[in-house]
Amino acid sequence: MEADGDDEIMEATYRALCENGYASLTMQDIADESEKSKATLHYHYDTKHELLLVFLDYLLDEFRERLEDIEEDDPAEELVEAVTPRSDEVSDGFRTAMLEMKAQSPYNEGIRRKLVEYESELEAYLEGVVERGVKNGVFRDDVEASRTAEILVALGSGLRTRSVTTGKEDEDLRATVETYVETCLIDGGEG
Amino acid sequence: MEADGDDEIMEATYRALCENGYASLTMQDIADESEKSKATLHYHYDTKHELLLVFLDYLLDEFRERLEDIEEDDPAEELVEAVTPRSDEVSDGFRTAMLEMKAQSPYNEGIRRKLVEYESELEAYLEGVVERGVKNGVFRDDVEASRTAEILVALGSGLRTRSVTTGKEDEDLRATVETYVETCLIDGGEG
DNA sequence: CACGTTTAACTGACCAGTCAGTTAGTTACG
DNA sequence: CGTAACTAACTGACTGGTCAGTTAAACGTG
Repeated sequence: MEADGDDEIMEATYRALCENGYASLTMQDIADESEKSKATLHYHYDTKHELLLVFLDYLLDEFRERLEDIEEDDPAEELVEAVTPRSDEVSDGFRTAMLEMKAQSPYNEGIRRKLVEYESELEAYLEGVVERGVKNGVFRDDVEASRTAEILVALGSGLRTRSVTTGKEDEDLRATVETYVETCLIDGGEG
Repeated sequence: MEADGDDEIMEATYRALCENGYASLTMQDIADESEKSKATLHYHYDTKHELLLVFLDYLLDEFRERLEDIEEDDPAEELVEAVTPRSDEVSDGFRTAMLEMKAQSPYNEGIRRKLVEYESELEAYLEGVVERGVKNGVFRDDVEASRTAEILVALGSGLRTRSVTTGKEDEDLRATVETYVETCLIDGGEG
């Protein structure tokens, strides 16, 4: 929200979330990761809740940048890339923390709104890629873009959730998404 | 585990989870939903953690019964039924609580194991149904059962997660799963 | 049957630890 | 000086777990 001074707190929050997860995240954890004391965090942000909302905005910005950085080349690859970010970009711990926040949505309207925003942007982006793929003739022309985007978002979310409990590798997730794209979207691609 | 006396605690735990969610679930919440005191809960179960593990076993049993009760008729319907339970069977609050527990898996080995058990049973069941569908000629014969089962589990999980944050209706979830089944699995079904 | 004895189930009161948030005061600096 | 940034120390609320003690039913025995 404000200048780069606060970025230090945001980055500390990120690290603390990766290490401790959301549920057991304390203001002290964040303070320990930063150069500031717990009281100072409260000086900048009235409540823990407020700090986390600002943090989510900070994330949303990074997320948008990531989407913009995906090169528009092969629509199929583009979908896979957007749906399953590589773990060298997003750590396992952070993925878990995001899942924890999703689970907290029903109890926390502020968090819920940010996450919905995040997902609908992703869905809109995917929908655009699918439409382009259909026009290009890469995808079948009976593929419905909006429904497909919805499936992809859900599939990605489900696979990531799954990897949290099962500890599956990134590559497995990608392979599954690729299977879906190849067998269900790509024109004449099922043998 | 034991006789019906303990079932009262299990049911109270279920209700408390529905109302409070997992993260903010206290022993007092469970006690309030039951006819017993907090101390009595500790009399029966040494720790909160132990109580919850027993509770997950109790759930796993119910889950198995639900799978067994699905009638073997149309494989397509069977898949949809298994992947997206109706909300008159499983409350929204409970769905949220389950998601919270999934998110806690990395911090809680006991919970993780039970949830993995749950998902692999579902996946095995779906794989069987898909195989049957392929044999019957209802599904395309190039459909790979294991990969498809994996996609269905992830899709279902992702959609349910999504419904937690977006508050989408059950029917929407089912419709999306149906779309997937019809356009990607059913023989000659994509127009 | 009447009686002590044992035991499972249960409870109110309490404790130790944790955590968000507050306060009163210090430091840096324009 | 005055203001912004910062902090150590503290507080109040809450929570998992403990414990001494109660209740009531079952049991043995003379």
